[in-house]
Amino acid sequence: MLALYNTLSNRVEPFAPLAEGRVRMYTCGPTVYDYAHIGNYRTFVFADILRRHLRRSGYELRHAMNLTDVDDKTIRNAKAAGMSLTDYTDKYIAAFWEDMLILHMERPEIIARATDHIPDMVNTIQQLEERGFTYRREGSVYFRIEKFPGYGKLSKIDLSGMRPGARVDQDEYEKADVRDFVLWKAPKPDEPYWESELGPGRPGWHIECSVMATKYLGETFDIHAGGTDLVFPHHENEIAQSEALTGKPFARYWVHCEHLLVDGQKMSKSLGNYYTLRDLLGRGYSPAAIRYLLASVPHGKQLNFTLEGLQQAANAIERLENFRFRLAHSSFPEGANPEIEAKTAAFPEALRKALDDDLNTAQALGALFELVRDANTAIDKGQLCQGNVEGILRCLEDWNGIFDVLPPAEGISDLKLDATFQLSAEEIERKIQERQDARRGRNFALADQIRDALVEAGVLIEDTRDGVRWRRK
RNA sequence: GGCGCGGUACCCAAGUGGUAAGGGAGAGGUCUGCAAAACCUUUAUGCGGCGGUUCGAAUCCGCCCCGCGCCUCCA
Repeated sequence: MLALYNTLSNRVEPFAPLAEGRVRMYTCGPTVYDYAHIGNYRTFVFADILRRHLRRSGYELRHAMNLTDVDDKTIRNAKAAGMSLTDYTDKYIAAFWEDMLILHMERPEIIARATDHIPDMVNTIQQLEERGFTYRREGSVYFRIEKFPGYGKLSKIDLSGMRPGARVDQDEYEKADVRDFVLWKAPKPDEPYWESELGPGRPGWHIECSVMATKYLGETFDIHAGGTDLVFPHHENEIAQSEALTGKPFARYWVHCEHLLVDGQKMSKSLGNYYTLRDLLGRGYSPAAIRYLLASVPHGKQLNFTLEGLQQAANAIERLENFRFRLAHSSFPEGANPEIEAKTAAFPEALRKALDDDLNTAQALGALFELVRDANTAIDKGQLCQGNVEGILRCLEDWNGIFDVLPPAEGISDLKLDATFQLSAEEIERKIQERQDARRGRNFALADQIRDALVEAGVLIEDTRDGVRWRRK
């Protein structure tokens, strides 16, 4: 049974959805003011693995994710770029989905764009007003924290020391109490705004998640996920708004992903340790290696991102690819090795157990590599049989259904190549045959020359006991 | 200061009372005309430090040291 660390209780709890067999999950998506960075993608990979594991466990999943396309930064950057807010955010939404595709992220069932839900938000704010949870100042509407007794239950933060009236945010200095937060922001000159029953303005950040989560998932839903920095104030405020209105628990399990650090420090542009996905691809690292590294450290622990770690991830994937290649392209004796059969049969359970334990991806990796080593050892001893191959391949696919870092089993190598340099499989086979003839004639100079030429063309030659095999690098 | 995460080999990392998974790197080996690749083996009497509990502790308790995050821009 799945167990998740719940920020509400600060404990690992057994997970059971509200409705049997169905999970409703909300994750905080990006604010589309720029390209997302790899820290963002760590959190999204975590959510992706969670959703895959839920589905693999047999749950029917309804997963909603928001796109924040109106806030101070999107407005500021759009203005600086001389674009309309919509054109500007469209651009970064498109970039976001490109990145998500590159990183093999599954698309949530529901994508909710904030600016498509303005009337819903206005409506919710009006209801909060009617029930006395808000007040107005200078055209803005604020949520009054002291009206919600449960405030702080998620972050366990004690705000009693904060003084009412302190100036905190230039935009919000009219608040009655610094702990209050804005629901509806009055427009400043040159800012986009919406006409509404609340007057002209735009929504605050927190209200969008409350409104869209409730709209698509119900007043109470199962899982709310996001980065650890959102615990306070974002998620705390979501709870306040939502539960003030409904009187019911908002999300039942709050799961948060710890931050990614770069070289032991928080990423920042001024430190020069700030990476987008594009930066890393530009340096020649593969999307699979990036996804593997982001997935390999369990989400409860900070991940120290280094380029060395990325290289280690790439090497680990290569080991798996080699293993699969070896299975697919060697010949084995008939029959089946019962020991390997037993290990193969036990694997899905080992994988499930690791992931059930608060998504322990490191353990899931360990389980796979143990199987790989056992199988390789059996192959070396000539003890792995044809009857074992399919089962092992199925384990790899099973594992890859979560991690998704291995290319499709066949025909992939053709995809990762520059068409201009690409030799066809037939040409390669012919060259290899020429080299084999040369070797048989002990003309090693010619054989090596052919081999070097192939390497130059990105084709790797391996002389094995079972003959020559090749693959593209 | 409050809340939270963590300190396990050269690097990453699992392990919540029974004698240290796994990956990367290094070293040795198998194979080979030579390479390369691949594969195998190997690498922590030790788990930040000091005490304590226990037959037994990386795991439990106490004290201490160190790193990081959040505390109203933040994944």
